[in-house]
Amino acid sequence: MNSTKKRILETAERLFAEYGIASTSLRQITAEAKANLAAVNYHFGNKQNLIYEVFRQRLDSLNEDRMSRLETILASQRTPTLEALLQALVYPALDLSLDARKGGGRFVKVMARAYAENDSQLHDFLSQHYGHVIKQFALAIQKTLPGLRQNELRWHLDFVIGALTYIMADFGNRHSTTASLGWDARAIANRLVAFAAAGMHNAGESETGAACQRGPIQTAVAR
Amino acid sequence: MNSTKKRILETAERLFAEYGIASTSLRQITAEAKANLAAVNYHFGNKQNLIYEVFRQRLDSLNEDRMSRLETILASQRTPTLEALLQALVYPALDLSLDARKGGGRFVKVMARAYAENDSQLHDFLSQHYGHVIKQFALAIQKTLPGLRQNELRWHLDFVIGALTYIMADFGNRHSTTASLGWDARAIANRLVAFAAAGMHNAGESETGAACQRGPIQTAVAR
DNA sequence: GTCTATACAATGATAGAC
DNA sequence: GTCTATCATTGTATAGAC
Repeated sequence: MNSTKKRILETAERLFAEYGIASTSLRQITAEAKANLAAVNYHFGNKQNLIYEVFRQRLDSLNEDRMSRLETILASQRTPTLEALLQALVYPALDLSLDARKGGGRFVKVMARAYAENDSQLHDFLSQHYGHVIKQFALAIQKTLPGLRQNELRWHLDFVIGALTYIMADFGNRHSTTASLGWDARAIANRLVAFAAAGMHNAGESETGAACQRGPIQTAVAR
Repeated sequence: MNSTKKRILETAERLFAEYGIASTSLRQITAEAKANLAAVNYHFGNKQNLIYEVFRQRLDSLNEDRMSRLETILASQRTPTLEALLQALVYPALDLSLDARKGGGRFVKVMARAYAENDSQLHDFLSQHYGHVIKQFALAIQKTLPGLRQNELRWHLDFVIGALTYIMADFGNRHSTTASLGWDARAIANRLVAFAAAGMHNAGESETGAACQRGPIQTAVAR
C-alpha cells in the first residue's frame, strides 16, 4: 500500500479515537500525517470512504478470527457445545479491545463512536460485508439447539451482538457507571457467554406463552 | 412552550430521523420550521443542546413510564417475578417505537443514529439523566436474585440494555436482514424478556468457572 | 423577550497545474 | 501522485429591530 495512503489511514484512526469522527477534520488528519489535503480525495474519494477503510482494516481480521475459530471447532468436534460457539463469536471482539498490536482499545473507541452515525449507512456497510460470518454461526448454533425456530435463533443472536456491541463501546470509553471497576474484558466476555447460553437454552420454555401475551404493552397505540 | 421553539424541536426530530443528525443543517431545520437561523442559538444555545432537547422530549416520558410500572409492581407484589421487572424495563422502550402519538418509530430512528455519535457525549448525557432509573431496577431485581453479586447484576443489566438498544435501532431502521419479517415488536419484547430472565437465572451456575478460565482469549496481548 | 439580518471562521470537496 | 487555489456550505456569534 502507498506510504501516504497508509499514513493517512493510521492517523485517521488515531484522531478519530481521540477526538471523535465528526470532530476530526481532514485538514487535521493530513497535517499530522504530513500529507496534502487533496490526498484524501485522491486515495479514498471522500471522508466517508476513509471512515469505511478504517473499519475494514480492523473488522476484516476480527471476522477472520471468528471464522477460523469456528472452523477449528467444527473440524475437531462433531457436536460442539453452545458455549464453545458463543466463545468463538465473542472472544475475538473483546480480544480486539485488549490487544495493543491490533490497535489497542483505539479502534473499539472509534467503533463505539461511529456505530450508529452516518445515517446508519455504517450498519448497512457492516451487515453487507460481515453478515455471512453471523450466518455461519447461526447455522452452527442451530445444530446445538434443534428445537429453536430459525427466526427465534436470529433474534437471540441479535441480542448477543447488541450486548456485545454495547459493552465493547463501554470498554472503549471506559467510563461506564463505575460498573467496569474490578472487572476485565475476559471476565465480562465469559459472563456474556454464560448469560447468552443460558438465555438461548432456557428462553424457549416460556415460549410466546400466555403469561407474556396477557399484559403485553399496555399503552400501545390503538390497533 | 414558545411556538417557534416547539416548531424547531419537532422539525429537528423529523429531519434527524429522515436524513441523520450530522447531515441535517440548522438552516434546513429553520427553513422547514419557518423560523430564523438565529432562533436556534437563541432558544437552544447551539446544535448540541438542540439534539439533547430532542432526546429529553422523548426519554423523559419513556423513563417515567418505566418508573411508574416499576412502582406499580412494587406496590402490589411483595416478591415480584424477574420477568415482571424486566417487562417494566423493556416494554416502554418497544412501546415507544410503536406508538404513533409518541412520535412513532421516528425518535427510535434518531436514537439509533445518534447513540454512539457525538464523541460519546450522548452516552454521558443519558446515564447522567436516566441512570437513576436503571439503578432502581437493579435494586428491585437484586431482591429476586439474592445470590447474584452486585457487579454481575450490573453487567447483566448492561447486556439487556445493549440488546434492547440494538433491536430498537433495528426496528427504527426496519431493514435488518429480513429477520424482522413476520415478527412484531411485542413478540420480540417478550422474547427478550424470556432470554434475559433465563440468562440472569442460569448464568450464575457456570460462574467464572474452570471451563471458561481455561482457554479464554488465546491471542490476547502478552501479560 | 422574541426575532431578523448579517458577518465570520472552518469545513469537505474539486479543478487544474506540475 | 502531489500540490495550490478556490468553491459552496456549515455552525456560531453579534448588532439591532420590534
